[in-house]
Amino acid sequence: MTRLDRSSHSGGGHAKGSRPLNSLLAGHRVAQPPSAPGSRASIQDIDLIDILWRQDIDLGAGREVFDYSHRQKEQDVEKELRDGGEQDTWAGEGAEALARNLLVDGETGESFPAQFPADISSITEAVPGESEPPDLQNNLLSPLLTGTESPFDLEQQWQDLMSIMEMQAMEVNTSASEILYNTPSGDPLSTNYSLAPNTPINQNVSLHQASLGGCGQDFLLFSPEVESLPVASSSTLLPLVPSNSTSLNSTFGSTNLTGLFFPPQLNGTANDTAGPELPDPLGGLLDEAMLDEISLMDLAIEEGFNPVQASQLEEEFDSDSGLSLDSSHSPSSLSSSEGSSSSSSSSSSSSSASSSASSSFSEEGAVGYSSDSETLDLEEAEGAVGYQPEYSKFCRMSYQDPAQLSCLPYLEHVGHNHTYNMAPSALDSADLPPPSALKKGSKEKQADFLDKQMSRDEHRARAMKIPFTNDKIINLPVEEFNELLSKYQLSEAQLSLIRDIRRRGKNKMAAQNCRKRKLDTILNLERDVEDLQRDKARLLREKVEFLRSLRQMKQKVQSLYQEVFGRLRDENGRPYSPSQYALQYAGDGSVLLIPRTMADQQARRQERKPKDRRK
DNA sequence: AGGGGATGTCATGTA
DNA sequence: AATACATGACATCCC
Repeated sequence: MTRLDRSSHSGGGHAKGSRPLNSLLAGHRVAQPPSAPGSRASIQDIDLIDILWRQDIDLGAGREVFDYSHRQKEQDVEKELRDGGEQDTWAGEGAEALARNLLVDGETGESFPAQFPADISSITEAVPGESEPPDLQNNLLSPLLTGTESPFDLEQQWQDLMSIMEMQAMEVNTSASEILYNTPSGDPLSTNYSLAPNTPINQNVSLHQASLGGCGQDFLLFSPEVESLPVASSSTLLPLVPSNSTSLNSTFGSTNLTGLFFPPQLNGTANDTAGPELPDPLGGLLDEAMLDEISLMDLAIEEGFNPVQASQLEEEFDSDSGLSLDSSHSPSSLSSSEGSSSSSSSSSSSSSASSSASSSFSEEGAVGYSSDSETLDLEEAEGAVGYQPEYSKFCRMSYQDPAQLSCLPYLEHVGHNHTYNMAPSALDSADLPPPSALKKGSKEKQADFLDKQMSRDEHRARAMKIPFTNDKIINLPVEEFNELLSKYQLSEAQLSLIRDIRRRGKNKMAAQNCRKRKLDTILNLERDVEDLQRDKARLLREKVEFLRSLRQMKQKVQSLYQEVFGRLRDENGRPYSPSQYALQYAGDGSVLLIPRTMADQQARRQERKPKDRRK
């Protein structure tokens, strides 16, 4: 029986190493995106995001790629469809077939039931966890802007935000960050004087009354260092001592905003409209972080991100809801990445369909061998030769009536058998219809049809007058199989054929299972890729949103500074020159008006400290 | 006629 | 050792 034309066949030389692919990937799901263990992402993480971003651009990734909720929805639908498809496949089998399959599996030890629970409801019960309302995920898109995200997400995003802050080499230290992020969002001007109960500028400074003369007492309270500083005029220091002890410190932290509050160049009186000629009290903070790094358009330039996409992203965020994701459904906006993704998903779905079809079929086939054995009891009752192997094949396809097969063209291919290896001698005796068959009634036609559908081994078994069905031969447990053999007086040739039939039959099922697993592995890998792409898109969206939030907060601080400074008046009722004075936030919570020269010195000192700390 | 998918089969290795 | 299973490679069928 062994073919001799296989000398060149290297055979299955696969070692153990070739196996883990299945075991490793079986049931493997991609873990959730790195949850920034600890507190904050490292700079490397951010760099990684940047790299991924650029890769997306390089790959032609479009906006849809970053549309997390959209993709999530798609995935959910796809999952449901997939599950539904599997359910349908099994539902099509019918409860009886299911029961049979399960029973059979117990005999053969097939693992299918584990993957396809007989209780379909159990599948649907398992699904909801994945098909949660998209809102939940969409909340991710609007961190800091919505209050509906889960605490974990909020914390996560907070940490990411902080890490981004750190990455951007902010001139302000963490305490400054705290104030920035403790500032409630809203209209900057409206919040300038109603920031919070602990906002000292609001409560502690009588801005309109601020004058050198009026501050005489407070002046005495200055530290010697401040007092000893050179003064440009008779009155150089304007202590804006809070009337109550509420300290800026509690909000602004220590004096690290000193540099922040020293505009490099102040010309004229400050006004509320932050024109280009206005002083930039935020110094490098706004210059670098906001103007250079935060700008999405700059981001586009720096990171190769398509400016159009960047603006789209920004618009999306500006929509405030973060949920205006329907635009991403626009077919025209299909990016190549999404295209590849969708193509992969379409190929996935197609392969999924083929997989589900093939898998279900192979599975049915695999199980069918066993299920057939049950129906074969009836066949056996009709006579050992009277079994209907192909009928059993139809049974496992849930088409009890073979005639239905002809009505299903797509099953035509499925129905073909591979009897090409059949020995001519066996075929001769088995395939040649008896002369009486020339009278072709419907039954005979059907018999002919079934005859043609018989497999090689079935023909051979019939030719050798094997007194039981191939299904029994293949699927019976060893003990029962041996028991069955012992019941009959079989020739050596018959026994040999039976053993070959059993071996080939089991190997056939094994091959089917193997191919199914291979397909599943591919599908799992495709799903993993999609998951990772979704994670990447989500991280990028979060990054953009954090940067946007940061920009808004910095703008608030800038406006606040200008508002405060613009309202200060000297003893003559004239506004202070921004080029000569600057506001300084003291460590004790007070806000001082000091000469710029002194402010610059302190700012330089403040800059050194963090550097020293890093060392 | 030939490519490619589907399937069966064999050889070989593993459990 | 026997058995079942897994898998690469090949052959064949069929579209």
